[in-house]
Amino acid sequence: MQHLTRDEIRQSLTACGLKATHQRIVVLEAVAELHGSHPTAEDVFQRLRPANPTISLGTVYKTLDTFTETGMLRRVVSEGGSKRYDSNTMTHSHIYCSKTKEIVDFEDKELEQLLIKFFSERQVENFEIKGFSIQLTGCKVEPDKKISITRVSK
Amino acid sequence: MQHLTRDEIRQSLTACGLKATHQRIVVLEAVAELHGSHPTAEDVFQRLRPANPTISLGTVYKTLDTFTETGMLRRVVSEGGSKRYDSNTMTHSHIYCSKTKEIVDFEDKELEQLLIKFFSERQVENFEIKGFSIQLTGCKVEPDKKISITRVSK
DNA sequence: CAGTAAATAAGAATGTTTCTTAACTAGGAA
DNA sequence: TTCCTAGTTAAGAAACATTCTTATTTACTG
Repeated sequence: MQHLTRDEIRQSLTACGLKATHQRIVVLEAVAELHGSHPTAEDVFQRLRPANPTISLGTVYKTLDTFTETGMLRRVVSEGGSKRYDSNTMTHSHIYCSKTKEIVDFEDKELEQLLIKFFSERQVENFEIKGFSIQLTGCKVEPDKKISITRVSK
Repeated sequence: MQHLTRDEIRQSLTACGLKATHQRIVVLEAVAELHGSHPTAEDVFQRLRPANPTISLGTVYKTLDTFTETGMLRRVVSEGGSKRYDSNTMTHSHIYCSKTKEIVDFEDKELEQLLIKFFSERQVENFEIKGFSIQLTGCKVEPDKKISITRVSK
């Protein structure tokens, strides 16, 4: 999630066996800059277009796909509409607002531990678990304010 | 999830303030018959077309939307592609196979309790929680066999 | 720096969903 | 029952989202 220089991006592309093209670099930069907003291909395209007026939308689609395959990005599940991407590939969960269509990240080590323990006591047959996440669905109360999660003192 | 007669469907439609039209009845029947497969609008359309050759795909889309709004159905989140629906509106979780694109239901009271307890100790500010679910992502091992979840004896 | 395999731009094609409008129908009132 | 009306539907156009095709360009190899 930290800022990467272009050379660092170049290196991680090569490490994944991908050619370090200008297009791939700027797509990855744009997704990183938009992190937290779970952008669509169109969002990413709009973001990098001013500085890269010749890039094509098809390339953005293809590049995001490629990055998802190599694990450099994740696809975020959503209730439909368009595909959305996340530069945070660590285990984390999402809060979905059905009113504003926002998807808010939320990370909780305690919850993660709880689930790891739970699934260690279960066996999913004929399935290789790659990851898990929780999704909370509901509605924002004040559409203009932020959503945040805090611990309640017992 | 149990079988409903047409009169029972008619009643639940009326209870939701909807006119009990033939189209709504057969759409609801079709989704119920396809339960477990998380059908798309197109799937539902194909299912009920033979017996209802004059129904239009647009009506199926609109009807599924209407049912989702009233809470008679749920929309299942997925990694993109088309919108998928679920006739099971109880709290339950999903296993996603990235290979076959299958979505398998899985229900676990113990997990549900665990999460209820967890969230009772957290406060999500500016957000009204309507529900939660877990998603397991990964890959089927044998594409032709079923996925099942069992408890491991400690 | 030349050769080659891979990647890109552009736009066509495909797939998915919503919108528009005129015709139809369920359910309430007479 | 029959009529009335608001809500619903069929059909297809339109909008939106994604993938595919092909000629051209580019990154990497030696």
